[in-house]
Amino acid sequence: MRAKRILVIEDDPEIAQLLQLELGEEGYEVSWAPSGMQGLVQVREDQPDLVILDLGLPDLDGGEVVRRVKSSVDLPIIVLTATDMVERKVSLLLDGADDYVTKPFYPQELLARVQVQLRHQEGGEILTVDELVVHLGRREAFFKKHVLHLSPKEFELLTLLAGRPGKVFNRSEIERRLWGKILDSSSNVVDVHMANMRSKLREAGAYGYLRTVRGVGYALRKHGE
Amino acid sequence: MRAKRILVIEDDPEIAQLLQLELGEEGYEVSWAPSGMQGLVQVREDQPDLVILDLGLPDLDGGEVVRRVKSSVDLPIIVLTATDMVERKVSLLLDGADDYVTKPFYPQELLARVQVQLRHQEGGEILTVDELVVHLGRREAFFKKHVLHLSPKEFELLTLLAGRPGKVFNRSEIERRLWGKILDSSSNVVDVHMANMRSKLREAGAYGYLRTVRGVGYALRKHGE
DNA sequence: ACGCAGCCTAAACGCTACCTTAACCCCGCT
DNA sequence: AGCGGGGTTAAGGTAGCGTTTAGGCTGCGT
Repeated sequence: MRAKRILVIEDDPEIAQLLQLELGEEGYEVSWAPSGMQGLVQVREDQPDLVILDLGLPDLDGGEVVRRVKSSVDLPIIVLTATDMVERKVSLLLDGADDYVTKPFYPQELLARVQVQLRHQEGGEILTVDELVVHLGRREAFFKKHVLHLSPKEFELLTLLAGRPGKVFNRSEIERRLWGKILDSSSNVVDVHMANMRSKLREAGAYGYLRTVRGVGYALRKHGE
Repeated sequence: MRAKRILVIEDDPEIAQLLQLELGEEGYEVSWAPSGMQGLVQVREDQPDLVILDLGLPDLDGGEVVRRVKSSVDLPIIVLTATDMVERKVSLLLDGADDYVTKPFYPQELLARVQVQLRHQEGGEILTVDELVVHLGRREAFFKKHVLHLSPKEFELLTLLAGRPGKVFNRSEIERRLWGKILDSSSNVVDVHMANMRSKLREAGAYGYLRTVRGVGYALRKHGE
């Protein structure tokens, strides 16, 4: 999955840098705007997935920023506030902010809140192996924008393998996960589904993903390995 | 629109009553469960739109409740907590809680947070998927200026699917949302309503919107995907 | 109170996509 | 060459879904 982008609107460079570090370590792409006006511009340009907004900006009122962002794009906004005044918080939430954190805050807590907000808009887990994308919520798999029309069993199989790319699953493991029991050893169902899936991947232009490990089982190979 | 239902899981009758009053005045239907176990039962029975959960229940751990609710239904949960310990908060958010409020709290603040959470799942009065428009307020659906004369069940079905375009809903999920319980597995009501809705969509010229996923359920497909 | 219309549901039937089996092939190893 | 393990393919059976019909319920108007 693409890294989530976060825009930090914050006039204090020190806090901005702290956030950039903390969020960066969690794998987010962080951009920074030092003023409200600049923030509004970058909301359009950076196309972030979430905005962290500090109150007490020199140029614009916080509520103003929240309203103007929300009216143009539907983005989660987390507000950082020094004040502990309840009315302020309430009016911000009503303006459209999705959450707030009072300074001083523990980076841990902010991170958790960021995750909650992002979870909201995802609506389902996505597994990615190079150009191969498995969208669990939609029950659809893609290779470079091509939809793979997988059967249920094929989809489950791919989901299993894509959950741990590179790992070799032996037959028993696969059978337990897909059939809930270990099948008769004379059965070659797994092989057949593999073969069918391979041909569908081939049609979409995806080669060499399904690796067979002789005498053991199968794995999903990341390319370039 | 139907009044939103809120389930309060809280062992202190005084606080429960306070919440019932405050929330009731804002037009919410409030139900109350005095223990964790009771709460889990009522989540199924009352079909609330949101849960307010107090920590420190006599029977179950808060995180336990959060996890068990979230694993069965996708509901916003706001946690009331007396502790000010950060780790506790963080772990709750990770368990799946959507927000928390520390006691003592201002009813005003809680109300604002309730509204924020409910706003999330409503997504507005109008749902749109390509040329398909679902007008919740009017209880009418349109396709390119054609009115679709949907029956109540059909309308609810479409509303459910259109709320999360692309997501595949399994039968249990659909049945819980539309009938409040999981129907006998021999029943094919869902299928029938789907079929009827399909033919109405067809009459209006809308093809290929209702995707059926074998062995799983149904989804509303965005065109061009 | 009666009849009507719209809706929900159960049941029956048909159909298709999917799963599985089984036969045959290929390849590498001993 | 023989063998074991996997690949591929085609054919049959079947679970799961689509569709239709009919019966019963509810709410409405007369």
